[in-house]
Amino acid sequence: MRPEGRTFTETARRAQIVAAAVDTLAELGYAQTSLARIAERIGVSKGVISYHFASKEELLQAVFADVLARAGAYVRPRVEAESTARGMLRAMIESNVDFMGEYRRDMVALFEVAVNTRRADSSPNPAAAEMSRETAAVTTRLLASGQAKEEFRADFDPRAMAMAIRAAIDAVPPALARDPEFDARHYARELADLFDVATRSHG
Amino acid sequence: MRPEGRTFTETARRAQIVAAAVDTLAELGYAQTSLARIAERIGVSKGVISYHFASKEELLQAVFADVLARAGAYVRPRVEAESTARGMLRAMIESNVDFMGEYRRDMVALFEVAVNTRRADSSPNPAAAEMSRETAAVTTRLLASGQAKEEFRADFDPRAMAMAIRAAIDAVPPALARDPEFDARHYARELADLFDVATRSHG
Amino acid sequence: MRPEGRTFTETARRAQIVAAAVDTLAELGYAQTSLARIAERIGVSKGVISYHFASKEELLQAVFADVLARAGAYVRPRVEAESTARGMLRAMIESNVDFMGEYRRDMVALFEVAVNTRRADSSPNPAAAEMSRETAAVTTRLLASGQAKEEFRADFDPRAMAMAIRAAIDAVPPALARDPEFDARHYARELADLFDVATRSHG
Amino acid sequence: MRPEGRTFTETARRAQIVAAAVDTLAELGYAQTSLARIAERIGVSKGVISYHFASKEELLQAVFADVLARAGAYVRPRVEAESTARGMLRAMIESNVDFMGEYRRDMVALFEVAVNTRRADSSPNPAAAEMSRETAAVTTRLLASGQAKEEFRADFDPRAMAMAIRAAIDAVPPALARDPEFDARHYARELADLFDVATRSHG
DNA sequence: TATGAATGAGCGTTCATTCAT
DNA sequence: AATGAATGAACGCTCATTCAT
Repeated sequence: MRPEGRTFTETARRAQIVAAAVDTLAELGYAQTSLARIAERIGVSKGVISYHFASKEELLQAVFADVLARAGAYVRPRVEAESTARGMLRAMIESNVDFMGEYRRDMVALFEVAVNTRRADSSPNPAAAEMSRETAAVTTRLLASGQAKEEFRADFDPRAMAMAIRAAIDAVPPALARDPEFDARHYARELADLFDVATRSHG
Repeated sequence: MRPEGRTFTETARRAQIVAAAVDTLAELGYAQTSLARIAERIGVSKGVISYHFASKEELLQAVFADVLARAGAYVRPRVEAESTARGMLRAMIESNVDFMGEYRRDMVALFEVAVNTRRADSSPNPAAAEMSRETAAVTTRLLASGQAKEEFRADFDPRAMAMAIRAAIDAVPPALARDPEFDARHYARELADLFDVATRSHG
Repeated sequence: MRPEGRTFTETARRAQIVAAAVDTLAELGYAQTSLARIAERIGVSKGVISYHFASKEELLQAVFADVLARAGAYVRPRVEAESTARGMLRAMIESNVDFMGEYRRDMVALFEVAVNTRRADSSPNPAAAEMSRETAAVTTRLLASGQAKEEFRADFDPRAMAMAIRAAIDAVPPALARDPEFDARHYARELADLFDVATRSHG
Repeated sequence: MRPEGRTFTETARRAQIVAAAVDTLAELGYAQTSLARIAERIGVSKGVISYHFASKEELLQAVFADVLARAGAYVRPRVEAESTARGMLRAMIESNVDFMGEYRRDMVALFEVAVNTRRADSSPNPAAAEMSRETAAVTTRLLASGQAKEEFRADFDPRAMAMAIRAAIDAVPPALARDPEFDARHYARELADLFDVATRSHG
């Protein structure tokens, strides 16, 4: 489980630093998240972070990958338990939103990193773009296969539909940030219904 | 047209600075957008910006307000030209996305400001939250009135539907940032169809 | 009365600027006194000050000279009305402190300028040093003449005594700044008594 | 000796920075004393100062406290060695002025800080006001106790007398700044005599 | 006379990073 | 494996001064 070449202590420290970074990003936002602030939260010196991560960017990529992995671990089995495209679509929407409702700060942190990190040449963060592309592709494939099986109506563009679905899901972290009372479960059900109506075959 | 108490030169400079800020935000992102970088783009000293704007925050709010006003001026007449709720919903979706397609960098800049500016206490930017709330409220009202007129089916929550619609629209700026080839007009039509199917009365 | 080569308007403007500088120095202290702040108080642009005073330093010297001149005009006739050295010493002490009590903000401003302005080479402000030397010299002469006339005891150093007297007087502005309730008149009488006892001939 | 939680290096660096700040204040005055100038004197980057002191204000307070502590350590034992009020008054005056003569630049620096630092609301520096109040109170008590013991004449106000004494002492740093030849020891003796005459019982 | 506009230097502060110990 | 110390660049901002109008 533990990456090759890393001692147990090292792995634990990295995880602790990533967790502190997540908390800091969620609470203060990207612009206020400095290595000093993260180190302070753990109670160690800044040097510790530099020791375990070659750069701030590497740490933020680790945050990104960590949250993403946990989201995937939550969502994937729930989707794979379904047999129909319709069921899978519903499971994907609901489990995604449910994860966001449960791991709110992780999602806010993911969002901050995704939006703000750029490459040296200022082009958008490739990891974030890659994630967007990847999740869009998975959703697009699911929709296209549902069309092929005639579970879904044929007259929508699966890529546009996938993008709308992802967007509706990704609206949850900012909604939670804005309104702590936001009812993620209710929104999850409504969204699943909405896209069920929007995609299913006529008749 | 020009705000009272401002000279012609001042108005022009402010507009030039706001435009340069928009370009910088769109190209480099919020975190890399400094007064020095904006001034450099115009070819003036950074003191000029401080002379015209009391603080960086004031400039960013001006960027925000400026883009928002232009978006509203684009969208509003197109929505008001429609007589049915169904037509208005389609007009709102299409004109929003069309504006984003045409004024891509402005939207990217708006997005950067909205996501990144916080109050001193790190709570989210009130202007951005206010804008979200406002646009959500307008859309919710449109949907509810369509339900009342039985143009739309009664069994969806207008607030959740409104949030999904806004999210699908707001996904355009990052999509444009990610992929310069993104076809906004096509997406606009698909989105209008999608939510038409998702909202209209049965039968 | 009006300096040669200056129009009436010019003289009035200069006086107005000096007065605003005095107020600003008294209220905010030297470090917070900028040309912008002074101009704002009058309701004119900064340029006006630059137009009437070649530099900030020139303005501050004008403040210095202005307050000094008024203090002299207050003190001198009161001292000259006395015929004995003892009476003159008492009159000098009392009238100085009384002036400070009455024109409190002017004295605070004078003090701020005296302490803070330096020449380009960072040596102390020559005008302030000159004023110190001048007032010390006047007081020293008064004491020495009193000793010559045997009104005062012979066994004190008139220069040290003069310095102590000036210091006790100059302590009033900061006392007023510190404690608005400070009773300058009472202090004036006590001081006059004190130095009367300290200087007068035995027997 | 060294404050808990501070390494040897840290303590040494802080002391070095405080010393450099004292020198800069003494030579250039408050307004020209910047962190850059202080750092330059030591030959380090200004980041070093920020590393050891959270703010410029904290550094100036440290300067203030440091000089004050040394002055107290010099004066206190000399006063406490005396048994009569008259002896204590003389010891207080002489030891204060002697300290100032010996640690001239420290006193000038103390003076610059005391006069110039203000709170955010522009009200006078509380530490300096507190020091003034404290030293005035100590002197007032000494005078009152001398009156009670009938060593001193009863017909002067101890608070006014204390203020005059403090003022005569505090005139030394500017006198030294103005005139490097100023003979502090001579002034100390004269001052002690002066106030001995001014305070002692008749007959 | 006065203004609005701009400059350029300097300020205190924050930060990611480096490195000897 | 971690720390304390330091660097140097960048930041937003303030300021005295200059100057065309």
